[in-house]
Amino acid sequence: MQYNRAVNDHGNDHGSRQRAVTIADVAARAGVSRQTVSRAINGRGEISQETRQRVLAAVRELGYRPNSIARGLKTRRTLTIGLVVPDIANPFFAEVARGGFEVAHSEGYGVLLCNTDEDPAQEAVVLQMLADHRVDGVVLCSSRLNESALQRVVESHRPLVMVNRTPSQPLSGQGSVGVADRKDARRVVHYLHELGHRAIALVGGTGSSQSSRGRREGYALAMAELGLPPEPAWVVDSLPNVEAGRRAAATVLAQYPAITALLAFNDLVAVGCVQACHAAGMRVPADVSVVGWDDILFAPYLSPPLTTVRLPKHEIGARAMSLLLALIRDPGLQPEPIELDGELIIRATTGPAPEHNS
Amino acid sequence: MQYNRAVNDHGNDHGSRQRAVTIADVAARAGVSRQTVSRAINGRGEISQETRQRVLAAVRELGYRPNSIARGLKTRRTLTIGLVVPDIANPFFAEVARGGFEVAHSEGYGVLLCNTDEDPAQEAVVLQMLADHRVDGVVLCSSRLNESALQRVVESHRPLVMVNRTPSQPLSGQGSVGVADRKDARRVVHYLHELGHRAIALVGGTGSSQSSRGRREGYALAMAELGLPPEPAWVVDSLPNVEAGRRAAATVLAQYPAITALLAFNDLVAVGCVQACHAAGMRVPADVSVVGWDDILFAPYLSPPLTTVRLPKHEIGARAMSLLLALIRDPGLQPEPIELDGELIIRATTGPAPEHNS
DNA sequence: CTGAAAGCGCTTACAG
DNA sequence: CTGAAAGCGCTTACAG
Repeated sequence: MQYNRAVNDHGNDHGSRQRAVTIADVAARAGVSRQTVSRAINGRGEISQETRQRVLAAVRELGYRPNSIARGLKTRRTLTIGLVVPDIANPFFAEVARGGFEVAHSEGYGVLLCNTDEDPAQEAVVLQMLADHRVDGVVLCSSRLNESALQRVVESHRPLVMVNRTPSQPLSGQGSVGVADRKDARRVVHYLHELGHRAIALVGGTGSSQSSRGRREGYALAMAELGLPPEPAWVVDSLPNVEAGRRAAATVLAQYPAITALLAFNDLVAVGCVQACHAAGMRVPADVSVVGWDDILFAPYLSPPLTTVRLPKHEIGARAMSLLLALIRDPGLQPEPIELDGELIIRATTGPAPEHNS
Repeated sequence: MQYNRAVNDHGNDHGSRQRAVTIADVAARAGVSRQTVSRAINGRGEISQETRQRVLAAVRELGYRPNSIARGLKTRRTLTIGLVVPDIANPFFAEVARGGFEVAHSEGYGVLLCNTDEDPAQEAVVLQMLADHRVDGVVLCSSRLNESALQRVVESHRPLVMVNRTPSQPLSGQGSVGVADRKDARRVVHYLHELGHRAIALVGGTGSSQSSRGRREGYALAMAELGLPPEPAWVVDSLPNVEAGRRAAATVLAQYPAITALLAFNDLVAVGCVQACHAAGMRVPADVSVVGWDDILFAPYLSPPLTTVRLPKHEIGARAMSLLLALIRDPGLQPEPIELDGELIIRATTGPAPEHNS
């Protein structure tokens, strides 16, 4: 009876916080040592059927739940994952997060979600916070960090899986899942060209995001293939949200009235583009066609329903999390980068180019 | 030199995971004991200016970050909060979560986000997971748990703040923030009545959600005030998403062609209602008016732009989290329930009732 | 198959 | 003002 500690009662104690029952309470109840309880719970080590049953009964009777903090101190695993996104209010990332949650939760992991607001400084802050919390791994979405800052993160946060950003040099314990930005952008420009569009602008995204760069490359590639003269001013920066997209589109439309098609960085920016067109008295798609990216939940219900590149959002999150969990199990893994394809969904913001090509 | 432990090098060690530097490393470097380091870091206890400086310098040189797991084991605080929502892909909850993140992060807390998919069983699972992770408190949004299950949660998860659900009996260490569902619903019905609508249906929400019940009460109250005969079949259940809203609206519209206005549980359901109208060959708002709830980011850009009750989403999340943090600091608090008002935003899905009232 | 010992990395009284 | 001791609640070798 050396572990004979007072076991707190489990009635309702309104008022004071009740002390949690510990492994020592269970040991006392079952008349065994604490490590025997540990064995029974974790299924590790030899233990007789009979004592296991006795211990498990005590666990049930006391409503014992192992303290994962204490466990983590010893095992160096916290069963928590860090997930960092630029903006959870962007439905794209909400879907990615859902995909990630599902696989993490199904494996018993909790996920610490962090928002960076597209701000590299904030991104560094949350990454540090995740390190302080000793997460078992992190999924980093659309990092805005520059190469050298990212390199430091990568080295100190293994395992780590990046979404929408491929590491410059492959390292063990590290993976990535991305989408075929170049290829998809090229495809969209060709589609617009077939509709008769020649003056096609690319609006939104910032140079600091890899997807943005990839889409610009695909756009430039396609324009070159089609013999369309490169017009640097048609490629315009903006944060990936509605309001920034609206402003960017308004500016480029005012400066270059010849433009008949807007390829937006994502659906939020596309919504801004449509707003800008309407504000300028242009009809969509009669005067200007708009294509978005992501195919968020609301894309079909917008006015007009949005033509967009559908990305497998849920799958992106799920694959990234699965990969991370695999990396946690086997830190030596050097997984191949995963690249997923987009799919052009044609709805009502695109149509034939108007006659008045300049 | 009793704390003279090997300090690991801080160059890049590609390959193996580097051991984190501990308080003992810092102590050795500064030539003091570990508890002196602890004092210097935490600003607790007396310590001379000079040794504090020396310790802090060692901390900087070694890049030491306290292990919050170990710290938490002793202090019983993990600096993490649990935030549970039915569906993070619903922009309403995404905004609430953002508000919560901002205040939590600004106070140095991490937040474990959990999705329940509107499923009470899943809700219980994630709540247990949060308890296992020993979170310092939880913000529980729109709980679908029944009274007795919720009561157990409330007792074992203090401090806790509920959003969109008021506890049946006030307990210390527990708070709530909600919205004026009854009042707002009543207001909307009167608005619709002024437009000439008499046959007004209420679609969506499930009986298990308190906001749903509150909105139904306000609706029933207003109908009674206006002398409109109660028509139980006009109140129809659905999960709070687009597809379920569409189905529910299609059914009620088919059965009761006299209906000229649909009051939707939220904007997602409202989108479904508009879809159902269009599918049935009815124009919005010429034939049927639709009102949503929440005023999500996309409401103005939908087709047509959605009339809706704007809820202070960001504020809801921020207030809930602030309240929780206050409760963590002072567990004896018995805060008053917070109730926030909605605001009717009239856009283009509502208009005068058509002539053909039956 | 089971228990005594040590330790994960901190902090909290308690001495001095 | 500073250090030796104990302990938070677990698990991991190590004996027996």
